[in-house]
Amino acid sequence: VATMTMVADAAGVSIATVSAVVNGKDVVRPALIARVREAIAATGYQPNAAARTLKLGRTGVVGVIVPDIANPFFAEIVSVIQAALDRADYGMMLCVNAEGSESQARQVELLARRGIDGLIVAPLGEDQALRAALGALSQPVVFIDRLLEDSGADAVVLDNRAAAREAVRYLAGLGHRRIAILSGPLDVTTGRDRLAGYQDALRAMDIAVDERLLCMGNFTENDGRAATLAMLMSDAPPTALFSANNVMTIGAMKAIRDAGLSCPQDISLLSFDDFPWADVFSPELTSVVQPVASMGEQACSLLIDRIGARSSEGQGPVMLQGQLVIRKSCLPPPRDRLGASNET
Amino acid sequence: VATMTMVADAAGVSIATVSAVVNGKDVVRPALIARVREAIAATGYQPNAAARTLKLGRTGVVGVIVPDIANPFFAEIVSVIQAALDRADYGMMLCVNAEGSESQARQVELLARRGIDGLIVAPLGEDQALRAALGALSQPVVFIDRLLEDSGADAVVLDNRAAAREAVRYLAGLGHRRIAILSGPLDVTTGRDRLAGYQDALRAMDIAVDERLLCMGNFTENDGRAATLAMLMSDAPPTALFSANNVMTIGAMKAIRDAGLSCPQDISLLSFDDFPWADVFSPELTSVVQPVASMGEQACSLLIDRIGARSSEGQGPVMLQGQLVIRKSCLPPPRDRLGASNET
DNA sequence: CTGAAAGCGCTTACAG
DNA sequence: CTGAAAGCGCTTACAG
Repeated sequence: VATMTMVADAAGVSIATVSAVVNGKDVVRPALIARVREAIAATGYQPNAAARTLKLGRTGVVGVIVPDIANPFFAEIVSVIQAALDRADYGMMLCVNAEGSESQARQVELLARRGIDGLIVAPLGEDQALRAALGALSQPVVFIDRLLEDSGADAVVLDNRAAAREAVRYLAGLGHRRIAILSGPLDVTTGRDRLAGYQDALRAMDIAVDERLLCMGNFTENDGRAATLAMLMSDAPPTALFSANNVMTIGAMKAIRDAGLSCPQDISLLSFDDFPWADVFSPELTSVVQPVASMGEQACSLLIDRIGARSSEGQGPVMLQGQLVIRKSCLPPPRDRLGASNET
Repeated sequence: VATMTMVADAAGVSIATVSAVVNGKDVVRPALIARVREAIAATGYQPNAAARTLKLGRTGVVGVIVPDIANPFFAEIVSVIQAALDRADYGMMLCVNAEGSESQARQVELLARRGIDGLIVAPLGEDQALRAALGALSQPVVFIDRLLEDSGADAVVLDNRAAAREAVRYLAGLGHRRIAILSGPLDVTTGRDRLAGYQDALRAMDIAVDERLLCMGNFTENDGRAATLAMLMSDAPPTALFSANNVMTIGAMKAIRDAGLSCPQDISLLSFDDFPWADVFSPELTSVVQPVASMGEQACSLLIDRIGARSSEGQGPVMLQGQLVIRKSCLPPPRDRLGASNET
C-alpha cells in the first residue's frame, strides 16, 4: 500500500506538503497541488486511518448498541442512524446485544477499546455494570428509545406514557371496560412508562384496575403468547388487549388463535409499535407508531454536536410523540360480554 | 486517558514489560505481572487501538455492506454475522446501502480508508465501479447471498435455481398450469437464478412458457404490487404466483387484495424468502426459507480464515440449500379455471 | 527475564 | 509557501 512518504517522493515534495494537499489546506502553490494530486493518483495512495487517529485522537467512528436487530423497530433505527452518520462522514460500529448473550457493559468496553468518538445505546434495562461502563467512557453518549435515568447523558425517546394513555383511551372509547395490558418489564423505561399510561387512562375513564388484567412479560414473543393465553383461558378474560411492544403483539396474536378466538370479533388487540407489514397481518393491526426516522436522526445530530463541541451533556431527554394508527384489530366489545367486569 | 507509559511508571517497569503483560506473553516474572496488573487497574488503562493498528497492520474490524437492513432477510444476516464476529473478537463496521443512495463502490472505499481486515458484501447487482473498488482492496472479500461472478472472491449463497425449481414444481404438483413469476432483476444473481429455476420446472412439467406470466420487478414492494395487479387484471391471469423475493411478496399480497381476490381461494401465492412472522400474515405464507444463520456463519468463518491465512481466495461459491415451508397460501387451482391456458 | 530504541504513518508547530 | 523534526501509543527485534 502506498504511504504519504511514497507520494512525497513521487511528487518531489515533503510529506508536510502532501498532508496539506490531502487535507485541503489552501496554503500550497497550485502547481505543487497538481503535482501532488498526480502522485496520489499514480500511487493509489489512501490515507491511513490508524495513523490519523493516533495523531488526532479522533476515529471518525460512532458506536451503536441495540438489543436486537431482527426486531424491525431497531432495524429501522439502525438504518436511519447509519444513513445520518454516513452523511456526517462517520462510520458506524454496530453491536447487537442478543439479549443477555453479552452484557452491554462489555460491548461498551469493546467499542471504547476499538475506538469511537461517541456512542448511541438503547439500554436493555437497569444495569449497574452498564452504568459503570458508560461512566468510565470519555466519549459522549446518547440514549435512544430507552434511557438510564440520572445518567446525565442525552436521550431521544418517545413520550411512552402519553402514547399508551391515548391508545388505551381509544379502546375505552370503543366501549371496552375489561382492558388487559401485556406489560413489559418495569426496570426498562419503556415498560414502566407504557404501564403508567395504561393506568392513567383507566383512572381517567373511572375504570377500576383489575389485577388479573395485568400480565407481565419480558418483551418477548413467548412471554406474550403464554401470558395472553393464560388470561384468555381464565374465568375473567378481557374484551381488549393492549400489548406494550411489537414482539409481544405477535405472541398475543398467536395466543388468540391458540385459544380458538378471533380478533377483532372476540377480542380487540392494540399494539404498541407498528410493523412494516402490519396491513398484511391477520388482523390488520391497529397500533401506536413511533417516529423512528426522526428518533434516529435526532440522536445522531445530538451526538455529533456533542462530539464537535465536547460540550457538557444532559439537557434532559428529547421526547417525541407517538401516533395511533387505526386499522382493523379493534372493535367495540361483543354484546354478551359488555360490562362483564361490573358483574363479576 | 491512561497510556502504557503511565502504567510503566506506576509499576516501575519499562513499557516493553507492560506490553508483554497486556498481550499475555509469558516471559514476565510473576511478581512483575502482579505489579503491572495493579498499575493497570489503578490507572484504568485501556490499550489504544489506533496505535496497535498502526504498528501491527491489523484493525480487528470487519466491514459489512448490505443493501437494506429493514429487509428482515438482511437484518437477520447482519445479526448472525455480528454474533459470529463478536465470538472471534472482531468488531463490525456496517454500511447499509439504501439502494442507490450511495454507490457500493464508495462504501467499499470508505471502509478501506477507515481500516478493515476483511469485507462481507451482498452486492446490489452488476456494477463496474464496485468490481473496481473490490479489486483495489487489499483485504479479503466474501460475498453473501449474491455474488459478482468471476471476481475471484469467496461467496456463500443459496442454490437459488434448485430452490426455485422445487417451489414451482410444488405449484405444478397442486395442478397449476398457469403459474406466473414475479422475477427480480436479471443483473443480480439471485434474480437470474430464480427465474432459471422457474423455467426449469415448467420445462420439466411440459408446461409452455407464457410470456404474459413473466413479470419483471426490481425486488421492491411497489414493483411487486404494480406488476401483480396488472397481471391479475389482464385477460390471461395466472392461477398461481411465484414471487422471487420477500419484499415483492408483500406487494403481491396487496395487489391480490386490490384486485378484490383472495388468496389462496382465487390465486395461490408462493414466496421466495420467509418472514419472521409469516404465520400471522393473511394468508399464512408458503415460502422458500433460506438457512440464514448458516449463511452468515459460513461467510464469517470463510473470511476469518482468509484473514488469518492471507491465503489465496476463490474456491468457488459455497452453495446452501433452501427449504420449502408449506403453510396455507397455496391450493389447487379453482375448478372453473383449470387448464385455461390450453383453451386461450 | 527486562529495558532502550526504532518505527508504524500521520499532523503540526516551528523555522526559513 | 515549504521542509525538517517531533511525537501520537504502541510492538518488537536487539542487547544485556
